[in-house]
Amino acid sequence: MKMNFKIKKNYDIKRLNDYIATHGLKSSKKRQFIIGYFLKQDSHISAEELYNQIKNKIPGIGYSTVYRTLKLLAECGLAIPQYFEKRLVRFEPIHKKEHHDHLICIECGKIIEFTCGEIEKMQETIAQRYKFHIKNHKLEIYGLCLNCAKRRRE
Amino acid sequence: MKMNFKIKKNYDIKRLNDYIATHGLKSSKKRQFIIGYFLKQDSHISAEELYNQIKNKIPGIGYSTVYRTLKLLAECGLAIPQYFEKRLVRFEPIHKKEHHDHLICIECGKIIEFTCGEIEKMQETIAQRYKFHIKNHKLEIYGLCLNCAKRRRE
DNA sequence: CTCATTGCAAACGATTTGCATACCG
DNA sequence: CGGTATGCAAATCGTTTGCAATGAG
Repeated sequence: MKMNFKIKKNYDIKRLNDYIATHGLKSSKKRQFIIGYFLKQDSHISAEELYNQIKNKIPGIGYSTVYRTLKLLAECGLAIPQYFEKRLVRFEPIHKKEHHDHLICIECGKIIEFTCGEIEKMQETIAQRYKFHIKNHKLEIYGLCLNCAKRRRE
Repeated sequence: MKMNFKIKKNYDIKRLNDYIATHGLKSSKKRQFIIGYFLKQDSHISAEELYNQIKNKIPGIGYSTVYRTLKLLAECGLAIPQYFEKRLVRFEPIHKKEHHDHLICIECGKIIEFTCGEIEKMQETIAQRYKFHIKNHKLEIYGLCLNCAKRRRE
């Protein structure tokens, strides 16, 4: 098993080690590899996808280890579980620099990414009103893109 | 079985009947009762909650009927399935006048509804920038509610 | 040596589905 | 009647868990 990866963010590794230390856990090569792989990810990933992507890199790895590792990451705050779809949990690494949202065309499926500082600010305002501590958000705008709107008018 | 309910919204009943007519379906008292009960609801409800609330009102009703009815409502657009929690689907009746978004606690699962005209306006601005025609949107803010944030600090 | 981690198979639990029966038009 | 709706039990399927074996400190 190759171990030539590295967890780049000191923040990440510190947080993980703190958690391991304060909870009487031990470290393991398999787990470290999974975590390193997961944190390199720049989008949501499901346990199954993660498992499939690493199973040939870690001989004999089992599903349960992947699940348990993701659970650990969620507990120490390095991954955020997202419930987009029915019965499937996706995990998002929290270290991503820039958040973006989506315009989704209900006709052709095209997805346009955008960012909007104003909206993020408004969200903070709302969160304060409810004494809510934001970790993450998801804004999806559904509708028709230019082409599809045009096509419908014809 | 008492049948003293009434589906209040013409819109709702028309939409449902249209769907039934155009899909070669039939009507049934049990289904109508469930739908009437569901549409009176003013918040998300899960299949299990719905089942528990009506099982003593409709003798011998089964889970599958509740599930199938909710599926039907989702198909004809009278209910929107929401995936807030792990592995549990909640259905929201769409007849509510005002659109609202959600603050969702990732610790205890509490859901706070809010509305924000500012954000809706900003969305329009963004849509215009991309020549996008909005039909609908979903904004979910994930994080910690007051209690859970407090508990974590302890 | 002691306890945490892991792989496997079995268990879970919300949802779906196959099938025989009840119901609607 | 012909076909849909229903209840029940069994099947699904992502996820969790019990247990014996392995690994870390």
